[in-house]
Amino acid sequence: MRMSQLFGKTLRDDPSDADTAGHRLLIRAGLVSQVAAGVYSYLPMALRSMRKIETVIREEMNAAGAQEVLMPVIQPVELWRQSGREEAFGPTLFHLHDRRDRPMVLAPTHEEAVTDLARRHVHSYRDLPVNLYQIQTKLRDEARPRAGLIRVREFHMKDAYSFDVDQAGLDASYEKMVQAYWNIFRRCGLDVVAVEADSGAMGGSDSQEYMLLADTGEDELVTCAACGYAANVERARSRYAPAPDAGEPLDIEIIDTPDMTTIAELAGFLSIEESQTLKAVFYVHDGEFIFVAIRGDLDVNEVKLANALGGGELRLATDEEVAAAGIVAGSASPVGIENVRKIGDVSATQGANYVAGANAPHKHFRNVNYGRDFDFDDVIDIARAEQDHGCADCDDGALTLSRGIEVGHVFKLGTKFSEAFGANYVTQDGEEKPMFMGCYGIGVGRLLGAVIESSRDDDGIIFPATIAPYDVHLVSLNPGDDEITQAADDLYALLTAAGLEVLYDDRDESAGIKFSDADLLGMPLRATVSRRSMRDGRNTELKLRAANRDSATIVPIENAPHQARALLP
RNA sequence: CGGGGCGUAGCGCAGUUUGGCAGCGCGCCGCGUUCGGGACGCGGAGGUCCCCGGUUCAAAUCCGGGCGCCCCGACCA
Repeated sequence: MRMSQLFGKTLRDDPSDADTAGHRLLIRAGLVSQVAAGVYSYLPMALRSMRKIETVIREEMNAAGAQEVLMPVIQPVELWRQSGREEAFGPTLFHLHDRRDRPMVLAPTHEEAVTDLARRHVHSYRDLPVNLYQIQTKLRDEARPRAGLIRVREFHMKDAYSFDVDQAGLDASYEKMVQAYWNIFRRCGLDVVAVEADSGAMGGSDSQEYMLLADTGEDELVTCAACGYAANVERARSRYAPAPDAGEPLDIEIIDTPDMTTIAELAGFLSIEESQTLKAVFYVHDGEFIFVAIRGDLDVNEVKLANALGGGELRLATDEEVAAAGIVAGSASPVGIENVRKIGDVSATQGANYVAGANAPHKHFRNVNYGRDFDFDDVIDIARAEQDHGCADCDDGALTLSRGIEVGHVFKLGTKFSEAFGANYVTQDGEEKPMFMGCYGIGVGRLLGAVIESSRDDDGIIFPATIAPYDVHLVSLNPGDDEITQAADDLYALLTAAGLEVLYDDRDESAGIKFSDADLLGMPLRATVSRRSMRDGRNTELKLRAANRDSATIVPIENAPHQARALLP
């Protein structure tokens, strides 16, 4: 491709409404163009990269035995009522009416459609297992699109769905997809971390997410270098240091704590560790007020809490609701609280002689002990894992907390959808049973966005070779010199003939602009033809994008295709 | 949905406080000089000042209403 013909210009200034580095690069490099919040047009360079990602995905899906289909974006709302997810998705689901006023939705994902498809076409155990996938547009009216391609309202996603006769079959299908996912990310040149994940609104049992580490990522995850344990913070388990040994339970006493309403203030005032205090947090779950107690140095993991409560709506209680429940915010404790559901984190049941609120303004108790002074309706693990907490899976590992972008997610759905849709098959014994399902997603556009967010330097994008729009960025300098231009044209033809994809900067621009654009666009290999490279013969300079500026190697133009292949990963 | 910010040429912005010719830089077009890290000279084109309404002799600027975009939070497959 001659750059003089390429649609899409690079920008010199950062766009004003892009905040993350990756988003700025997407716009400045002319990869995408925004149409509305979370809605983008993809320009030729971005599309080439996405097509390469899709090719890798197709090859791995096909190799794993999955078959490609295409299901509709526009669907009758009845499908979503049947699964109960019209409600679950709420305002995220795009609704519309057709000309006969029938309610339709724009599909945010395709479990409903694929389960409907399976129930129509799969009738016997002989038809199973089967795995169907597609690469299709998804629409989700996200409350807040953000960070360029990371969270958008219209996006391309590969989604695969496996159907099996039983749990063991599902386990095997899931394993195949996990292996395919590793292959996909490895081939795309991405260093992803697989983490245990919460399955959220999808339901089901096992679930894991594939994270690309990036400081601007939306998700937090913990990893253990010692044993390899990795989990989304939403469901991570951890060990934390026990509270300092307080010895045998002492007599409870009440103390004045003027204006001490936070744990930090309280611990500072009393010159004790935060882990020697108990903290109270208040939630409303499906309309019910809930009192939660946890050790003072720990925080409540709301996802864990919500799961322990069996789903439903969970939110922090308002000040009014706290007051209405007769609780003194800032001095609350489980001691003496009645008529409210009390949930305790495991931490609050260990240790002794805690400082806790006295349920009276400016007063706290000393020497509060679980079992003697207070009790809980439920004791569960709802502590948030933190940096430097101990690994729950091994004895000597410490957890590292990082941020990541979720580029893939796999779930074992079980029979949730097949039962809702009557997607049954007949066993060898003539018995009718629901199919066991799994679903497996990769966001194609998000993956591109995540790559650019995580693989870059101050000058621009550094594309992994396998998903770069082009292999080689050929830069021709000295446009007034016919000999140079001829040599660059020849090199362009040679590289192309050798099967390499070449972006040829044939524009009448200065060297500075051309090199800057080459760095900005981030093709893996740059070939320069100029008076300097031609000083001792018809040579070109090859330089990897990831290498520093002065590390070029000079090779004869005739050898360039061979050398380029050797240099490219 | 709560909080904050913004909307003026393709992009980045000034001008709005105190109403009075719509500006600057980059980019774009033409000519010339330059040519290895975002060159220079000369000439030029380009505007629904987000939209609607109001006040005024006069509105980018003041008032009312609306829309859009970004960030933080909530939410999130």
